[in-house]
Amino acid sequence: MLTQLNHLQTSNTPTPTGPHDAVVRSMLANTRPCAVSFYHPNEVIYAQGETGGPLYLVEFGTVRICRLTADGRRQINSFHFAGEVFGFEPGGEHRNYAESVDNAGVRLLRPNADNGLGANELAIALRTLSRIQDHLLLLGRMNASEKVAAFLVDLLDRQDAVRFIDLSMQRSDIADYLGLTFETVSRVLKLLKDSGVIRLPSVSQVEVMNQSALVRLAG
Amino acid sequence: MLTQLNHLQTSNTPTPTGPHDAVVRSMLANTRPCAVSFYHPNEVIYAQGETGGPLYLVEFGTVRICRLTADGRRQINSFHFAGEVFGFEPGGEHRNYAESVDNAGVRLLRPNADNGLGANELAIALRTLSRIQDHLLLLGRMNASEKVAAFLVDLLDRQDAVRFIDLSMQRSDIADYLGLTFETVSRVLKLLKDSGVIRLPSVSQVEVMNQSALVRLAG
DNA sequence: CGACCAATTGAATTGATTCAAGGTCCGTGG
DNA sequence: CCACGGACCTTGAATCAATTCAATTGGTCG
Repeated sequence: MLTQLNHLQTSNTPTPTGPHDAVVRSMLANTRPCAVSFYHPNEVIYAQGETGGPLYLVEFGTVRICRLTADGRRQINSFHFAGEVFGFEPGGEHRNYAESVDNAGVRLLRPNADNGLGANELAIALRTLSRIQDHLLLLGRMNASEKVAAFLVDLLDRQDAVRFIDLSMQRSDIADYLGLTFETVSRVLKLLKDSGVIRLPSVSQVEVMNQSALVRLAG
Repeated sequence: MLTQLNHLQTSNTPTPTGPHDAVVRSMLANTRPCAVSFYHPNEVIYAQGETGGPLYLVEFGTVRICRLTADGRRQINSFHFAGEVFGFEPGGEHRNYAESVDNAGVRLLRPNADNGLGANELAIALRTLSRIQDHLLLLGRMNASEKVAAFLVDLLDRQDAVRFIDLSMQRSDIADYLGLTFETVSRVLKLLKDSGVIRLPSVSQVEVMNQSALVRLAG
């Protein structure tokens, strides 16, 4: 485990354009300005068991939300990219833990004293819920090829891309997100490559050659 | 598909004792009284694609929340029993559909005009979220025996039982909830029976003979 | 009793995993 | 600049857990 060595920036200005998402923007209007924490890859943002509460906004980079079984198997519940909010935990205690995947910047969202985050919090919680319900279908009822295809399609959407996907996480992260082994993820990517659906210019970049085929595979 | 033939009861009195859960009780205080709808087994409560919005309270019986793949595979996201709230859907449209599992009574929760359901809605949404995140770990990282054991332990807790579990749903429902086939569910139950952890007095009743062993198996 | 649906059980198959061996990439230091 | 080390990724072969297909049993209701 790396030592946690975050530089705290005192700048409170939001990102130049701000998050693209209307609900997130509206939510930010109800927060007190807060500094951005910088994380190197694989640092803990909050731990399992910690008393939680606040929400976080990803400024840049990638964050993963994980849970462990007693014997150490890991399930990644979700990845979060720039402009996305994470940190929803019921009750006082974190049942998941959050880590940076790559170099990531995270802003704490402190509600205004007067009115809290209001209805926006519910809206974003429901969106998170819906996203996770999609993932139940994937984990419970899809085979390896469908899982990987669905993952790539999801990344295409969220990165506002049509052709190049940036894989900021490594194969074992993808595996733990999709309920597979990293070998299987690697094999399916090769399968997609060999069938001409994608190319792999580098280990962390996917070029989508046939988007409709990919979408079809994703179920 | 059965014809939908619900008797609408005009009684507005809450259940004799009311839900055990403090948050749910507090939420009910903010709702206008509403009738209870009765459903026979396997009736649709709301459909995929319907415009949604309201929340529902299970008065008695069991409700399942499902989602389908394009080619008809089904994933059951959750079961809901008496005293539990369901119906959380982001945006305007239901992405899941809800059905009665057995004879079930469901009360619509209409918020008061003045203040809505308030913070309770967020609290219950977060609880739903947490429950579903548990399920991600189960679907993604547990084997068949662990899944079934975890399912039984969950039912024990929720039915406030220590010994007898009532299986109101059939094997194929359990399978679609756990990401297995109904044959595998049946085989694991036999395994648990043969190893003395449970007994099966009838097809819809489980007697837990060794709770700690069951909990251990559940991971 | 007979029909029907659900559940059980068995046997064969298969998709994914496990175990093992190389290969690639990248940063560091000689 | 290139060699080395280590982390990650790929690929192959053997294994295994769960599924599929098939037959039978059990339970319920007219």
